[in-house]
Amino acid sequence: MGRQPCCDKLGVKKGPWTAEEDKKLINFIITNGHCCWRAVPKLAGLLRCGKSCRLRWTNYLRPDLKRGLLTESEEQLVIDLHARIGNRWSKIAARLPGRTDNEIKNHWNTHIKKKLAKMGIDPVTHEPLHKQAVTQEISSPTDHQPESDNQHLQLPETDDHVNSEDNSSSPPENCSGDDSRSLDINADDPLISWLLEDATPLEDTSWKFSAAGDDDNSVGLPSWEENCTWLLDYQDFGVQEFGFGCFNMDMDMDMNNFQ
DNA sequence: AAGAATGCCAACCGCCGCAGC
DNA sequence: TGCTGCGGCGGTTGGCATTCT
Repeated sequence: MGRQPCCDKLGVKKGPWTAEEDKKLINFIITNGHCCWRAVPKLAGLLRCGKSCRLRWTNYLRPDLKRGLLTESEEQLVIDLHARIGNRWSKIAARLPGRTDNEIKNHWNTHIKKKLAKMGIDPVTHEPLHKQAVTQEISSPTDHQPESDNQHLQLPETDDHVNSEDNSSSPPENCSGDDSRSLDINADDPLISWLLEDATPLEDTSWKFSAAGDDDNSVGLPSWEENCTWLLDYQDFGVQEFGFGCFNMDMDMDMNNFQ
């Protein structure tokens, strides 16, 4: 008994979104919010599955998104959080207002990984690479993998909670969707406990534009005007067509509709 | 200048957890 | 209590852009 696909594959468009589709989706969400993603494409007149709509919205169209590369401080925060909790991109993203898990994941894979490797730090364990190599040689001298092969590396570690070398007996942690039970996480760490508890989703916090400036995060959320800039500059969109006035004037109301 | 190699990122896929029934 | 459907998550991929040879 297989799981029902998220959408019937027939007649569902895939691939890059066109400006026209973006327009429809934005228009629909502005006026109606997204009560149920599965229903969104149908109601918005899109030949996409709901999942695709949600992804497009959360990763690209949401007006509160920051654009551009991560700043130094954001990057540092990502590294720090990754060292503590591993590849939990959504949790990491929740600490970076205006950033998406996809964006952070991409940035990690394309920039930070290399950066850390260059610095001689293993991007998975956050330990010096030479130490890793020595450890690996001891455990399996005949099967020495290049350092880029992170498949068999251990868990990410907290700063003050170092894995013992004998954790080779536990399943190799590649941070691929394992839950917290299998992670070697120090729950006493306030940050970790915050991350493990039901942290407010990015979507929820990020809509509260007015509170953005008050956020105690080092990386503050840009103002609404800033956030809109990219959208307003989106050459294929007619601002008037979207009725962006409603974004500015009825922001609170609209945002509440999105809950 | 042209083709190859590499980088980058948007989007897809499949799985999981949870809520509702 | 088990089943089903939905949203969310993380890993992976496809294709365009950029750099290298």
